[in-house]
Amino acid sequence: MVRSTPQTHGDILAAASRRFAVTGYRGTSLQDIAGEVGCSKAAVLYHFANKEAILTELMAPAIGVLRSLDDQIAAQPDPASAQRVAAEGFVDLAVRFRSEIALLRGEFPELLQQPVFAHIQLISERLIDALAGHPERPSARITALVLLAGIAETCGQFADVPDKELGDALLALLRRALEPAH
Amino acid sequence: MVRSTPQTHGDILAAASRRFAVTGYRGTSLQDIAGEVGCSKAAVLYHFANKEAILTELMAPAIGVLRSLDDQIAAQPDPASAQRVAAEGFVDLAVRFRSEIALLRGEFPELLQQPVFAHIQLISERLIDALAGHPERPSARITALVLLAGIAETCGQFADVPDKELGDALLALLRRALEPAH
DNA sequence: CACTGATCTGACCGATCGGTCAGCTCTGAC
DNA sequence: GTCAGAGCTGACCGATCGGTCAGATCAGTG
Repeated sequence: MVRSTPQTHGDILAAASRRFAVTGYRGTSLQDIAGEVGCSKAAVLYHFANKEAILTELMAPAIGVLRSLDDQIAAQPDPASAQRVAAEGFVDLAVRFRSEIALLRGEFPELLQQPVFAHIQLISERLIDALAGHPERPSARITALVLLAGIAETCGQFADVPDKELGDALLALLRRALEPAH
Repeated sequence: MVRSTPQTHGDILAAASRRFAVTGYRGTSLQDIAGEVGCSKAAVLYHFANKEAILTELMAPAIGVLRSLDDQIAAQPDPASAQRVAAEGFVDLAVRFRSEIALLRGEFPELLQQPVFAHIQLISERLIDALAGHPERPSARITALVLLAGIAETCGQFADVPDKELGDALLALLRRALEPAH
């Protein structure tokens, strides 16, 4: 997949990341990216098969960590520890990859339907169940979904807040807001 | 502004509302709307000056209520009552207009830059301050922003939950999660 | 009847999109 | 010196977008 042209390839990724963060994925054209890199649009498509491939490569690390968090949650023996692992793992994910998450800038619904994010919907449903603690209780599911969406939607805006401070604030919020599982 | 052609005018609004809810504002073309109404694209543009005018008319009631909530918050004598009014008012707004809010489907960032929503950014900043209780405390602002964005982003997904049940769940969440102002 | 104005249509416009393609340039191996 | 291939370009493609426009239709009015 990844061609070995380190310089330009990386430049394109960096430029795309910057542009996506400002104007979103759909709002950024290949011409925009090419302009920021200082090459032609055709050069961008020489290094990447298509526009989606750029997004795929940018999001790959975050998706990998999300997958392993999903496995980790599934391995927990009881709902209470699953809830704790889900909360801590999700906050850690959101803080570490907040710039990558910010790229999606409110385009989750459409982007989730793209092949790259095929399994993400299932994973996030399991994540909500784990966070809710009582998946059968509507208010618990509402709480979990609001917190999950809220963190995903906003974490990218706290680029200037140190990792630890942001993580502590989010974890404290989850501990206060979630209904404890038993 | 509003031409007096009740039938088609209303049909277009209803069709646009349905399509926006499924494919978002940017993801819905004038041709899509015309197709759903059963008229030509030119007919749509006969009843509305442009695409944005359709969105404007759909969102007008919700924006009006948001404006009056802003005034109401500003009139409170102390931070504690401002926080209470903000929480109750915002939950009420989100529940009542959840289908309208759902139309924006994660397009807040782009749409907020359109003239229709010119003042919304200022209003939402004041709303966050009021909800935070301690606007100078970073963790309080993070909490308020996560909750505000989370509710706005998700309330449209609870179309099948009764108003009262959804409102109670959201208000209980806010009471648990927000740091009390003094 | 003639005329008017509201309603609506099909054809069209310029702009922009993601993507393709033939061919240019340069470097390194033989 | 020559050849191959990586890297890149400009021109181009078909599709789609929001929006315009001249004109057809038709109901109401005098």
